[in-house]
Amino acid sequence: MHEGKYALSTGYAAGVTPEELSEQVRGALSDLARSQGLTVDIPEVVHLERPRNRDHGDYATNIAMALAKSAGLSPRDLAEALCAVLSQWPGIESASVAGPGFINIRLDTAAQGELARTIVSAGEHYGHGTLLAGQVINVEFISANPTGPLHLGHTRWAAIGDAIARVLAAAGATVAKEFYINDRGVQMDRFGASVMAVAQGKPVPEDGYHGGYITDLAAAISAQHPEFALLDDAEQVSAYREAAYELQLAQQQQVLELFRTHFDVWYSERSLHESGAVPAGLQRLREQGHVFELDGALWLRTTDFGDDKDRVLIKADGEYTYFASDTAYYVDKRNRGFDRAIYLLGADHHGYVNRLRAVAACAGDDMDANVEVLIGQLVKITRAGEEVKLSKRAGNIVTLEDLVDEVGVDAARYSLIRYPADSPLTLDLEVITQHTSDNPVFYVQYAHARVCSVLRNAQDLHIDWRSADFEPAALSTEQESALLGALGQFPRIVAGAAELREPHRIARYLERTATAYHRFYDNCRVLPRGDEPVTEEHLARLWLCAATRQTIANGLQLLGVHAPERM
RNA sequence: GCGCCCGUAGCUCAAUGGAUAGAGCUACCGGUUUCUACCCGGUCGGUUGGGGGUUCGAGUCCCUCCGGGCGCACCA
Repeated sequence: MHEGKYALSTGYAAGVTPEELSEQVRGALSDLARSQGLTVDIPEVVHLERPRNRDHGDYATNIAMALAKSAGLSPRDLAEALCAVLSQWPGIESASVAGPGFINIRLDTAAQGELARTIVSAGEHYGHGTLLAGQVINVEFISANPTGPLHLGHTRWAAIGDAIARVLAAAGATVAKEFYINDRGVQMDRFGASVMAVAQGKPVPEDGYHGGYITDLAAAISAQHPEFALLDDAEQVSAYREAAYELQLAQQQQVLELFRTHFDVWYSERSLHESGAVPAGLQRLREQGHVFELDGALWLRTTDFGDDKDRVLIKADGEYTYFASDTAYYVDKRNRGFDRAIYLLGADHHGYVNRLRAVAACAGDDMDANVEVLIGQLVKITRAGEEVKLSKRAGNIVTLEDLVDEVGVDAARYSLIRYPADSPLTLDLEVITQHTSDNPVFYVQYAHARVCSVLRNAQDLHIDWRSADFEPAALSTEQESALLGALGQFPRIVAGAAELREPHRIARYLERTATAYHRFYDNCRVLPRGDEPVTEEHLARLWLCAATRQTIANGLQLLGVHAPERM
């Protein structure tokens, strides 16, 4: 770890990050086990938390209660023994037992302050880790039909999916973001027929697409391809369908880039069939022995692995089902080298979870390790309490573009990421366009801009804090300690968000950190006033500001939200 | 009928089995001759839908009931 290196090679005060502290508790446990002959299962990571009540110290752990039974000691006795060892460590001011066996740890000021230097030198890598190192993960999301604009549900996944991918990468995984283009089947034909009908001045078929964007597509295609009108009807449907497909897909791609959600792979369902991946996938399933024939159709026995019913791969009429594409697509992802395929689906597709897991198992994989399905609940938009349902472009849905037009990319992304995906969400447009503290995205961005302003002013005063001495013990106030504590949590938060696939934890963390900074700012003067000399306290606070700026910037980066230097 | 998700303050929502369940908004009270007041402090607000259980400890895990959303194709 960086801090350790500093402590040894430069003679700076030993720094204590939560990760180091966790290691120290582990070390104390094995010391105890050895010296007292205890048989305890020492966990790989000792859970440390920041107590809500600061009277309980800087950090607390419940490890003694968790291990007491296996150690054959009472929780308090085990805790006492651990505290005796921990109190000897450099950087720890005190360790004490509380309540049923909590261990409360207080760091000494200098050890805590070292963190500012650690963060500044880690720079944009601060918070990144190796929890998922070596894993190759495919994250598939949105995967809409190219038959219209992306709607609100897609938009939620665009924001969350992208953030999940960024967070997984920060935790050390190799990640590809993938969009599966549903460009095959009757929806495409209905789409083509709808555009053609409008181009010909006829009414859109009952089962067709009715949004205003169909009119725009028809007009664009008619202008570009006047020769389509000369084709016979069957050829014309196909010509309109293909031209509209191309335009609509391009529109989705452009809007997503604008939304800062970049896909590494756009995978066409058609290409799956054209490449022979479907029969290849089928072959794989046959080899595993879960394919059977019944009533003239070919089935996959997904009920072997927890699905409600078996699924048809090839219909009695000889056509592949959509499900056949799904299975082939899964096999193809694995063949492309992904250890894990993560699917992000809307709540209306939760019935697919068991099916997809069963597909993995039928292909001979581990359905717990190789496939993962996350379900996102629906989003509702209100304006002053009234639900908004109408889109400017698409009729009775709200599109990604509509939302971005209303609130901007930063507020849209942040507001969608801020809540866990599995809870239904209602966003009020009036709230997320306000530039006040009831709108957390601006609250966090403002904290960043505020830090930047202080650092700019320091530069104007020719205070070169970077090359001056840094005295970590000068960060001694309650607010400085609280801010350092918050900054130290960041790597943990990133790792947890990655492990749980919950980027909202990053957003919530940033809000807490912003609050800690604002409190610090209100109580601790950073820069010298007037003719005051520059003290080590000023310099230390500048280091703390720089560390705060870096942490907030790194966090916002994981959410795909800008960190403005001025507001 | 079967299955999945949800139910936490008036509203929108947090809380990885831990200590007194937290934020923001709303209402009210206060703070800046000083680095960005888009900020900070305070007051009011709860039987975590109900009832059982598991254990040192449950908003969190299990069972059950109530309420809401969604899904149960040889459609895509």
